[in-house]
Amino acid sequence: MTVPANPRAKAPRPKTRIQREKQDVILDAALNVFSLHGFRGATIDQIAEAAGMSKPNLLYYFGSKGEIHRQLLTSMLDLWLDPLRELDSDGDPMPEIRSYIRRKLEMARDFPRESRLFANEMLQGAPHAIDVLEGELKQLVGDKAQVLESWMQQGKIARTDPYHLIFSIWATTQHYADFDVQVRAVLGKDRGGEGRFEDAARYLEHLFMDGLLPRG
Amino acid sequence: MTVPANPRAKAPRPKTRIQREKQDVILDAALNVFSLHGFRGATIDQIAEAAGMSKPNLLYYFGSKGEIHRQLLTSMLDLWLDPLRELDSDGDPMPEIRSYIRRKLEMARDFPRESRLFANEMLQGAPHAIDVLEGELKQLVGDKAQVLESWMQQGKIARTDPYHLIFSIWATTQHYADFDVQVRAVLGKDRGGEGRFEDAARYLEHLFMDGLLPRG
DNA sequence: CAGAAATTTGACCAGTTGGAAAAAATGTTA
DNA sequence: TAACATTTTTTCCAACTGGTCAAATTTCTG
Repeated sequence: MTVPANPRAKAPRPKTRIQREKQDVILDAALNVFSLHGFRGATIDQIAEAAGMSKPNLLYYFGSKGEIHRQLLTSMLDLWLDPLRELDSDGDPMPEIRSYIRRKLEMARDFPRESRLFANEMLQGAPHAIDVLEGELKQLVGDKAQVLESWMQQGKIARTDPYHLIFSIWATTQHYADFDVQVRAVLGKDRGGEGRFEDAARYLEHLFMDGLLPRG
Repeated sequence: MTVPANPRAKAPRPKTRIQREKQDVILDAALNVFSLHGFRGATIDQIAEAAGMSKPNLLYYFGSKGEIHRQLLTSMLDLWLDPLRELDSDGDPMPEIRSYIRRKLEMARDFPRESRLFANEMLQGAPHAIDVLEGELKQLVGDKAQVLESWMQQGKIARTDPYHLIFSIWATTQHYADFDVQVRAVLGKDRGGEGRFEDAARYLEHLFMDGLLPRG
């Protein structure tokens, strides 16, 4: 019984150059399609065409549509949580929060497709990511909420709900990726250009910082 | 040549009782399915089953899948803009903004499916709603942004970017509908119950009001 | 370069999809 | 209740879907 040619078979034969290259191309193409149409709305043919190859050829590298989606989703979830992980309990509270917001907004600017992939998954009830949400994510947010709370107790930031604070940072920053069409349409030609992210950064800093300055 | 039975045919024969009832049932079922799977991900069979009828029977009331979606989207867009329309330039600035936020949050709570339908449309680049975005919506937001700006000039609210202020209200409130799974997962059993909307209301009021109090 | 391994292609398949057509059943009204 | 209009069901179809398979081609390695 010879080892099957399919690179995803058991015996983990080292990947060839072509395998690495093509898999990257496929994942990139799939990210385009999935982020735009969601899992069910995306077709293998679409992804294959975007990747510049035939459908059977694509399926030579990834055994199924679900497999591509899974890989995309897990690597994205990891990337997505990085900014929050970096929130440092030993740092200065206000600058820490400020740069968390900045990092999240940069993610929305630099990885809009990943943001939309995530949003699609959420809209569908997170069928593939619910375990991560209830496990890793819940844990991480719980930890950081405690950090925020300790800052509040020390009077370093205003007293507020740490969970909803995190939600509102997520919501406001990801909005610029997920609802990009709307943002552009409303701002129009004049203000909808690349400068919109800097405007958003300025605005959000103002919004959160003034709301969080310790009072009294 | 007799008038065709199909209720969508030209000669606008008055709708029967059954037509009104069934169309409502279909639209409700379609809202469930479209909001969960997006346009491409939804199937007529799914909608028909959710509506408790056969596919050809459903197609007797709506000529095509796209027709249902169009109708759903237009009536939703109208509902969706209502709260902003009500923002009254003659009212007291702070209470006006406060109740705008409250109304938007109530919409997220009471019409989560509509919110998700809208979000799906945005994620896909608004293929069916782009005209509304660039027309009615842009106009409306432009008007209200001017109202906000006049309030700023009168020193009634803090100086900030009125467009991004509106965006951030949209983002934070709709988040509780669109990312509901995530919100629940993170808050857990104890805090993820029905009370989460009141918590959110309190938090958002705090966030925006303190950020908007006139300084000086 | 020869042979082996890896890659690509074309033909194919069974299940699903949106939708059409006509017959059958049901409802409405004179 | 008979005639008519409306509604529902049954049957069907062509296009599309995710995926398989063997053959042909290309790339790698000794």
